[in-house]
Amino acid sequence: MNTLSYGLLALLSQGPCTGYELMLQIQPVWQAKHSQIYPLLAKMEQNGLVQFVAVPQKEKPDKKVYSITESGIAALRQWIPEPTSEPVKRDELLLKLYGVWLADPEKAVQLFEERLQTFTKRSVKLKAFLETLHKQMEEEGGTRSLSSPSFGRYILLKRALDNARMEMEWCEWALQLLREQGSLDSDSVQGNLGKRS
Amino acid sequence: MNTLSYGLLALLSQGPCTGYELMLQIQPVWQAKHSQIYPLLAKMEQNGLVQFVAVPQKEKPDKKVYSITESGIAALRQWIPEPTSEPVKRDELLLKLYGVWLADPEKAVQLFEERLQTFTKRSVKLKAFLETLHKQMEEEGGTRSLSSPSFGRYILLKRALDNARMEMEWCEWALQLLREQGSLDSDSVQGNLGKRS
DNA sequence: GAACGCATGTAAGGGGTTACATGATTTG
DNA sequence: CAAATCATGTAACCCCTTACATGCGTTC
Repeated sequence: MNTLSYGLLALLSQGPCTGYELMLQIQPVWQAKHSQIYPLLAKMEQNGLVQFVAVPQKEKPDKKVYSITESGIAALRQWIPEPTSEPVKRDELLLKLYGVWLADPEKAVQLFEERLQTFTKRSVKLKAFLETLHKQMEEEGGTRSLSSPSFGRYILLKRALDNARMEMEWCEWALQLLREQGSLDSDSVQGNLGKRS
Repeated sequence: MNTLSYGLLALLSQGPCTGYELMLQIQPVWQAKHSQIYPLLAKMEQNGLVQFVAVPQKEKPDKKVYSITESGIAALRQWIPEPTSEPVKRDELLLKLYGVWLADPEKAVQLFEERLQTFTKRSVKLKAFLETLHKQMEEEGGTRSLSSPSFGRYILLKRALDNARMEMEWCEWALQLLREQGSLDSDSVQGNLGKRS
């Protein structure tokens, strides 16, 4: 039982899911491919943490709808208060920034613009999701309550949006810095190319 | 040559470093242990991308001070404009939030308070670092310029601080939500424990 | 008609963590 | 006096990515 397994249990605690759906839902928090999830689910099923019902589909392979078992819930409850490891982040763009000073300045601009675009798109999607969830929760009666399975989804979505906004602002800030430079010494560019101390 | 190797090259483009120093410096952007970095540096040395000078130390094993070679710089320049893969994030806390609704509500509070503390500490350190860098750059003459090796460090630090602040605000927001709940229905707690639909 | 989404699985290989090994100096 | 920091390295193992494999329906 590794972290990802517990994460799958946590998602399943909110309701039955197929492996494919789990793979999609876990992406924002923990990147994992289907090739990692399917074998894990099979193992967890053998250990009695989850169970599945095969749902036949017309002209397609069976869909396996997984749900958490009582012993799965027990395992999940025991995991939550255990010491939580710190988040892991690996960002190629940030690595490139250490070396960008000896590259073409317009390459630096491109780097930031690309990232700005990805996160602009992401924030649009997230906003839409958040609104949908809001309406859902209002229909479900009460306000955002801890005891509701939607609670986790809600604060996670909010966080994702906050993060996307931060990312965008940071890109815009950096681009402004770069453009100031570019206009100030437009021909010192050649001077820095190909030289190193 | 994988991403981490290029990252090490990027760091070395800013000046000579020991493997140990590289390991420390790369942490905020790309978590890697010394056991991964030392063998990589050895390979890169064999491929002529970096070179090292052994500096003897009293009563300690030799310190290897690495520096980037001309062919290392060429490789670095070629890497920067290549397509950049999206950041990877794995956060155990966020996984736990999906399952927290069936656990003790005070466990949820603990989860957020722990994270808030870690990022409060981190932000204090980052602020100090940023001020040091600011002074350094003022002494070095010009304003924050792209052509300075410090440029990458500067925008990276700024970003790390932004991120820490966002993380803190999010924790405080979530804690407020949780405390509202706790005071509103202090005995619905038992009602939700041990039950599932 | 090529590409994407749904839907499941396996295999190989590279990337990353944990543990083993050593040893002096400094800090709490 | 124990723990952390500096400093390097190896080995085993697990985690994760990439690629292979299949097949239908829908969208551009």
